[in-house]
Amino acid sequence: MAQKETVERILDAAEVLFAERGFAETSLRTITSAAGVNLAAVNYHFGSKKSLIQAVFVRFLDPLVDEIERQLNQLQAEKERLTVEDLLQVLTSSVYEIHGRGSNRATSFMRLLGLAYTQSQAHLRKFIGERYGNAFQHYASHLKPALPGATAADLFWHTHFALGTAIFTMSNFDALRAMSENDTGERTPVDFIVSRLTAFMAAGLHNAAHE
Amino acid sequence: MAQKETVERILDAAEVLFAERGFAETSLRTITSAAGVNLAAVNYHFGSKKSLIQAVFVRFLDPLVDEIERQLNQLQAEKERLTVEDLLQVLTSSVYEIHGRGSNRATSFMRLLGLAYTQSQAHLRKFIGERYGNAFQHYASHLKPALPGATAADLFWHTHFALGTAIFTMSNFDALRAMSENDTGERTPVDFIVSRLTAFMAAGLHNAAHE
DNA sequence: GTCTATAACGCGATAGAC
DNA sequence: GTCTATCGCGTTATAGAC
Repeated sequence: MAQKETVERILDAAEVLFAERGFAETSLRTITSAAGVNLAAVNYHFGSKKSLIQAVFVRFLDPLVDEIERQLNQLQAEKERLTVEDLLQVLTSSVYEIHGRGSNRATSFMRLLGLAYTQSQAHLRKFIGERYGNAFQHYASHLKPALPGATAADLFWHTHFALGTAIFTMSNFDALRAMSENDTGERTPVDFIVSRLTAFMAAGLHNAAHE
Repeated sequence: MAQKETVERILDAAEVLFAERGFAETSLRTITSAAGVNLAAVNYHFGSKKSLIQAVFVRFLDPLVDEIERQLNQLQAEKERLTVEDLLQVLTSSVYEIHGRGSNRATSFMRLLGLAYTQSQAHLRKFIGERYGNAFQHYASHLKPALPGATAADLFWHTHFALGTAIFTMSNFDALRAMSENDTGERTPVDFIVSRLTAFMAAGLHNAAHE
């Protein structure tokens, strides 16, 4: 019980701090002092900083991929062929379902996902690829029938274009919203941004089938 | 002459190494030893690591924004209203014009631009915003007449969606191409990716005007 | 203008007491 | 399981010789 509490406190603090600053820029000293635990606790419970980083990802990715899988199966039971819009909807509603609509954790999560791609943490990309590669392949396999004209190369590239759009937007979410507020004088609601984002991605993806 | 050579050697090495590993992960020791100069030379010529990072960006952004400006003016002399496709074409051909078609420097450049957004270097984003903000605004101002139905908020968000798509793709260019080669067994030509990318962005941007 | 040598510091990790 | 104390290393930056 005391153990579990310490582990959870470390994960909570690490998740927020990593999302704010990145991995290399967040020291174990910062994490442990924010969590109110001893510096040695991270190495005791997780073994290393790398393992801690991986544990942060497991804690939010495991439930998320389960939820995505669940929604995919449910939707497939209702209709035989899923549309691009269906598939994008599954992603957003899964994130909402797991982390709560508009919560800080949802944006933290997207920012971490962005960092996983862009920061040089080879161990992390390897780990994520090994643990979640199958789930990603399964999700991507639904895109093929949804975009009938597309070749395999089209699918690969357009999928990653869309992934990039989402990851970039979400991982710079706060900075972009601040810029937008500065430009237009209005604070854009999260739902507006998400719906525009998915529309942008859907338009780009559909473009794959038309060439 | 000896000085200029040292400065250039440092910039050359730093540009490549930053693009490969990121800023925090590249030490001055690595840069100076790759450049074949003394460790102290960076602090002597640039003052600090932060200033070196900024100098790397200035060296390739200054000529690029000049070239973009030149092409914009030239195109505007030929036709009164520029299309979205025109504007995207200006970007890609400017990069090609400055750094050479398919050169390593062009991909280095995009990767660095991606890092500028995603790595936590607040000083760099501030510096870029101050030095190139006007040029960005000028370029973006051409988008408004190209997308007649869009509101100011539409424009802001769709522009940054497209920017994100490009930055994410280019900054992960090598990794994505390796994945694609692994998937399909073929090495995708750069031109194919760039043309698909711009088509994806154009489709997403046009979508802004239709809602 | 460029070098060597080193200061001053923060980092991850661990040994050993409790 | 948690603590203190510390090791060993890598970092940026600088002082001073040449």
